[in-house]
Amino acid sequence: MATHCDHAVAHDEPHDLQAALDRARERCSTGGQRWTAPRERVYELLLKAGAPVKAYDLMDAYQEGRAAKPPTVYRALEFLEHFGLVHRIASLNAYMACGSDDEDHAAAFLICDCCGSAEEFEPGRVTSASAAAAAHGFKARAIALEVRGLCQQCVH
Amino acid sequence: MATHCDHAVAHDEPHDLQAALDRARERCSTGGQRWTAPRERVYELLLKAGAPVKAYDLMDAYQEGRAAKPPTVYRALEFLEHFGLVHRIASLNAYMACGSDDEDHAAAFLICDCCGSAEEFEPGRVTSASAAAAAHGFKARAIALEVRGLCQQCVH
DNA sequence: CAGTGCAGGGTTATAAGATAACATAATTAG
DNA sequence: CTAATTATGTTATCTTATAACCCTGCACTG
Repeated sequence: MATHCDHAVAHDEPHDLQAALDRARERCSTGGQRWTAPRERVYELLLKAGAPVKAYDLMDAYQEGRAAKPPTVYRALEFLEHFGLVHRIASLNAYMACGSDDEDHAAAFLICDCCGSAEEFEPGRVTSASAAAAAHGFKARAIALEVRGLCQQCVH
Repeated sequence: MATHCDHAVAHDEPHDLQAALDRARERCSTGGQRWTAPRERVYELLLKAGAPVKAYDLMDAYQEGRAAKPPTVYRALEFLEHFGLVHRIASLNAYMACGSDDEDHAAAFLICDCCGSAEEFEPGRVTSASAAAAAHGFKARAIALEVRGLCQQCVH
């Protein structure tokens, strides 16, 4: 995805990409699911980006020469999201690799409207929303908290 | 928008539609903006629905006979959202009239995946997210909290 | 009460995001 | 080895949203 400004964009690429992929593969096979090429490729692209990426940008980046087609990428994304490896950021129509080891956690993001970066933050804060929901007789299954604003680099 | 189940859907239509429209008009002119026909019509439709409505459903409902075209509705929605009269619910790609009198508040919703209803809940809970953001050196401008799950009617 | 400037709206076209439906290939179970 | 299952490839299409342009009518100026 194009950046929106000239500020230095924090590049959150994991220092050990391979290790992250290995963890994902293991988590997947532990869950009795197959770790296939498109799933790995999409996850790898998201890890490398270290920032929210749009589905169509994943298609372009998927393979040199020929781009992947929508269902390939969307199916992989759906799978990865199911496994908690990827979050969809609804307010951006974008997807981001998840650092957490917890398979089933709330998604909470600080999203910079200037540089396009996003930081996943401590989801514990969000559990109070769960409590609020319960108070309304509502059974929560997924919680998404998206804070839009300016990151530390971009406020200056 | 089509309902997803046979449960009784809480119909949150305000008992005094006209009063709500009057309040909106006043708020708008106080802000030095024009309260025009498409803005009123879109807001009215959302108030009547009392639930999240998709943009293209608003176009269909806009006027008998001929449907409104996308820019008409999207422009009205953008305006209304700016004034805090309407919230966009990103995870649904839908829009909902806002009850609050506070022009600039966080959006927090309990969204039922079964009947399609949504309830806006006390945004105070969300301010802790603001604090979390600040702790990261992040300047928050808008906060959206979307809890997906089952409402009281639909858990049964 | 003109004249004029500009915000708002109508219209057409198209971009961006996501899914449906069906055919084919790969994996696993029996 | 074969059948059943799961995943991928492919084409087409649907949904959601915006761009660009022109015209109208209100609202301020003098």
